[in-house]
Amino acid sequence: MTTIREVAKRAGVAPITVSRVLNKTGYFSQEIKERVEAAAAELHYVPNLLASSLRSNRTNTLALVLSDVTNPFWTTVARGVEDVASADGFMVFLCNTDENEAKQAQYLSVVLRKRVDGVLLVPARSTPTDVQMIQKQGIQVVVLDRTVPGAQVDVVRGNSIQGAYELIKYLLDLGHRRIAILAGPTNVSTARERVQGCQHALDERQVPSEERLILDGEYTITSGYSMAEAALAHSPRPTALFAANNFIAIGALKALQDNHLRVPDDLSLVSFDDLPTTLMVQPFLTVAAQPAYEMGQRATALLLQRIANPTVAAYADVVMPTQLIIRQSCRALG
Amino acid sequence: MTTIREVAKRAGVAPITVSRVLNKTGYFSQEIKERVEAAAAELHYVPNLLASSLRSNRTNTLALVLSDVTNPFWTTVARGVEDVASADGFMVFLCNTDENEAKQAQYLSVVLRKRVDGVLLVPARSTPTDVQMIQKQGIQVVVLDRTVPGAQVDVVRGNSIQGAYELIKYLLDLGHRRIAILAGPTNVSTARERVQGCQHALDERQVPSEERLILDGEYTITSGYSMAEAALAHSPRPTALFAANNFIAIGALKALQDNHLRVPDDLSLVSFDDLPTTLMVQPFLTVAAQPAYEMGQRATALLLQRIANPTVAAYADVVMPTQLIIRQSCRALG
DNA sequence: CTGTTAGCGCGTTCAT
DNA sequence: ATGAACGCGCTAACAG
Repeated sequence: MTTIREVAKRAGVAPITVSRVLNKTGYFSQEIKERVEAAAAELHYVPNLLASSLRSNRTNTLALVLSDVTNPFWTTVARGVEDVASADGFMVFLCNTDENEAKQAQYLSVVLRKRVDGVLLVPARSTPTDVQMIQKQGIQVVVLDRTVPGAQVDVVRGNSIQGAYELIKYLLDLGHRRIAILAGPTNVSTARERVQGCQHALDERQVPSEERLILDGEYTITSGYSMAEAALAHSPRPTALFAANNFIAIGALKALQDNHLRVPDDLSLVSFDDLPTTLMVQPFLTVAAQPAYEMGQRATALLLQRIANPTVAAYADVVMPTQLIIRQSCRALG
Repeated sequence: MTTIREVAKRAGVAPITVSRVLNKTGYFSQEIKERVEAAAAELHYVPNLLASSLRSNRTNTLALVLSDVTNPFWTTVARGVEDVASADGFMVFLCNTDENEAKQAQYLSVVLRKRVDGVLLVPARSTPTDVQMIQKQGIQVVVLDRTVPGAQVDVVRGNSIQGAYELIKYLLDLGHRRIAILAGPTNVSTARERVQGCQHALDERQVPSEERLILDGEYTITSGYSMAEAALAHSPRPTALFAANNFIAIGALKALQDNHLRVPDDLSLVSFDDLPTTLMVQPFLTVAAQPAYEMGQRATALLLQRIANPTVAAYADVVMPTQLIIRQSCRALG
């Protein structure tokens, strides 16, 4: 393992000069530049970024802490993050928490010890302590997807209220009134806001509260399945289902299938979050799609900006619009 | 930022003692342990792993270099990698190369400078130079998914020959003889081996060479689309298509749809690699599925083992079996 | 434009 | 069972 000193000796200069040439910092003459580069090449010099980071307090490293890359939404976000980061010379640690607070705490702890320059956090819980803990270490954070009440932090998220509102409005326009809302976990802000968006649309049309069917669950396939079953057991049966995310929609779809109900003939279905359309031959679900890739990009750009200039005053709350994509999973009533 | 020295001072011990207590290395009394832990907690001490790594030459960090996490196969592999790594206290850098040699070289360069302990590499090209370059730096490598002729290295991959053989044999058993093979890029070993597996099955049934239709392309949707179109233009038209990976299958499916041909009624289709069944309401493609998650796990376990014990002699070539999953995309002929 | 000095925060090595 | 000295490889700060 050759060091900067050996390169310096061979080039006949001081180590700091090698550093300046290879990092393109400060001044150096053309002649010295060539000598240093030649020496580095001859010795197959590979700079040790650990030493560099220890000295400079910059690691050029980010951590992406999310629930599960296996969810296509997060996969896409991760790609957006990685693309922007790598374009700026930053590497990304991937951390799957499975919405588990202990796992998240474990990852954050390691990541802080590794002195990453910034953290992209999809918080597993709504308390501000995790965010504050990171900030207390002087490390930048951007929260992704969810709000964290009480935290002073940049947030990049999709517009859950708008997306849900538009989906329900679309169903109402088709003549549906008995719409079952298969919601996510109430301790996650997106789940609360999606219900809120639904309620707003129902309020506008003055659908009475007693006709509204709201089921709380998880953002999972199994939960979607059981919420759908519960909705179907209800009398009178709903004519349409709203799934609060892609996994709930899939679970609901399976439940409907197992009950020999066809979409949209027997029941209409809409969902928040799209499924990866590239993998589908015929996407048919009507959805409110979030710009997952752009969210990853935007959050990372914001984080890199904070890292480059930590004295920026105001915190941003970037709310990105969802897109209503109408396909074939709903039919008009009456 | 409190340092080990400040903790030591507060606990009334030497820095090295703090190190020993917190890392559980060497001996220390119960009393000292308590004093150190109390001091560390009071000062909110966060050890600096950069300094630690610089001294110890261990970063507890891996790099996962693959083409694109957005491909569900790689997403699943990545999850397997991450799970095994994190269970052992290792963090993982995610690197998307898009099969681009320049991007790969760029990532490897950075990753070596960051002194990762090991690299999981899905090589963008079949030459051994990349692998050798990593090894020359004293860094462990495990190659994933593909063989690298000429390199002395551990490999974990799926059994392409077997999977392709079984799919073609299945088609032949259904009475198909004019089977178009939509292959991947010939510079990737899996693509070559999948063709080889096909040929083997065709040889067994003595299908004459002139009846065999083999098209070379990329592992992408667009390539799958155009290869399928080319196959359809062939006369006599094939009765079945073999797609060398999931993306080719999707492209082929779209081409068939655009040509108003139905699967399996008008044409049968089989594919290497499964699509994420959890996201599908009704998976219908007959496939040879690779154990993606297990491949990630296995490769990581192997890498961690090498890191723990670099003197292991023989290199492993772990070939994991594919699974033939028969669904509804093929029909019997005649 | 180039160099000297010093030290980032740890753990290895050796001593007791 | 504990500690002293030293240095891992690099760059910030200051000279000149």
